[in-house]
Amino acid sequence: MAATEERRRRADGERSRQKILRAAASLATVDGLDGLSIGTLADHIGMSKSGLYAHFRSKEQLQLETIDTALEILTTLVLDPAAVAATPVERLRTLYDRFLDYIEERVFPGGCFFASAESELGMREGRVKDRIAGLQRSWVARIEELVREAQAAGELPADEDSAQVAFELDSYGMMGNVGFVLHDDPAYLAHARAAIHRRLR
Amino acid sequence: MAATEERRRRADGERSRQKILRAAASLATVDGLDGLSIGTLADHIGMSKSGLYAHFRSKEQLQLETIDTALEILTTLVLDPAAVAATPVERLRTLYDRFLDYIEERVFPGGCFFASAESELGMREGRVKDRIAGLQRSWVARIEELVREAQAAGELPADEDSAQVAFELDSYGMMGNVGFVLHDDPAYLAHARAAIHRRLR
DNA sequence: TTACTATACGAACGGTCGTGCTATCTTGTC
DNA sequence: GACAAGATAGCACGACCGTTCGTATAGTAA
Repeated sequence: MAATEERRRRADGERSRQKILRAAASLATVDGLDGLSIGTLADHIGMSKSGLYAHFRSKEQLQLETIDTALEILTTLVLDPAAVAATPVERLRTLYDRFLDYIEERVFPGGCFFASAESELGMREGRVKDRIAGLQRSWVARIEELVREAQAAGELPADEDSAQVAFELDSYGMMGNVGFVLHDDPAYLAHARAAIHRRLR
Repeated sequence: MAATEERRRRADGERSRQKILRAAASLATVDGLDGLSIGTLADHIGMSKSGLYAHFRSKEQLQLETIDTALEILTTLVLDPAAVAATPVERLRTLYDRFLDYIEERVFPGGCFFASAESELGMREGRVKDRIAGLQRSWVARIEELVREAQAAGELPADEDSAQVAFELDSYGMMGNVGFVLHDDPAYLAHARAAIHRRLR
């Protein structure tokens, strides 16, 4: 659909846009995607509320683009590095190693952006929730796919349900994230690493 | 400290109080403990904003008492039934079985009250966050204790780190909850049940 | 029944929310 | 260097936020 014309953008505008969306992704992991206010966000990056708002048609649009930005960050730091590993099970190991690193390095102050969003938006309705739910689905689908590849390659036992294995791996990541953020205690990430590596042995 | 006098309460006031706190606990699993507004809460139970507010000295106080109410519910539905099981490992099994039931039965519309609160308050500060973090700690401590008891009774392998086992059990519960709420799909709870029962075999 | 007070209400406070409109800069193109 | 368009700021709006106040009502103890 080329119905709505793309309007051209200036370089300084694009820079501001990126600054806004990076800050929004960070603040959303602390105050929530909904709890984050445009005024707070504007103050945080030294812009006026209206100047910031002009980049988006609505708060919902800002939220959707914030999700896209967070996904780009996750892709660069976690998904891409995992994709180049040699074997399926090594891709899985690298994926979760990078994932836990990205949490521990406080790429987002409140831990994994998507873990936060999933918990916050669980019972909401609308495009923002649908987008988060969709991304979670495709994350799980990707894990399951890697598990099946590892089984086909003989790296993991073939008699296990790939969906079950994916669920358990994801559980460790989720709990590691929540515990680490809540208690500021890396022990939770260590537990997660141990559980994941044992499951992929 | 008996400095502040307990003021006496009327029966109808206590009834309202309970109604308010039950509704608050439910709504908090949808909108968050912070996102929940007093006006919305008042509308929801057919009270005036000021009439409701008079029961508490501040929103923070309302939040703290809401947490206590949610804990009572969790205790009745999950902790108490587990306490009467015969052996340590049966207490663990019952604990998580009841926990997953309490999620599936939508006791709170947004899943486990405490899972929601932990995710929401991870990076906040103040008494509300401290209370949630403390309760999470004592939950984990209780699980670890049961694991050690089960090990001492020979029901679980004695060479495993009890903290690690507790982490993994809790991971399944947490992920089961988030997935079930986000996708309205009981398959996540089934995965959690399977993982927990296998871990406790 | 009377006296006391917990309970509940409506109205209003200052503040912040998301969202528009308008004017003034700033940038890129010819 | 002129000009169109994008970027940003200022201002204002209606709605809602947590909170306070004064007041009317209703449960309870004497």
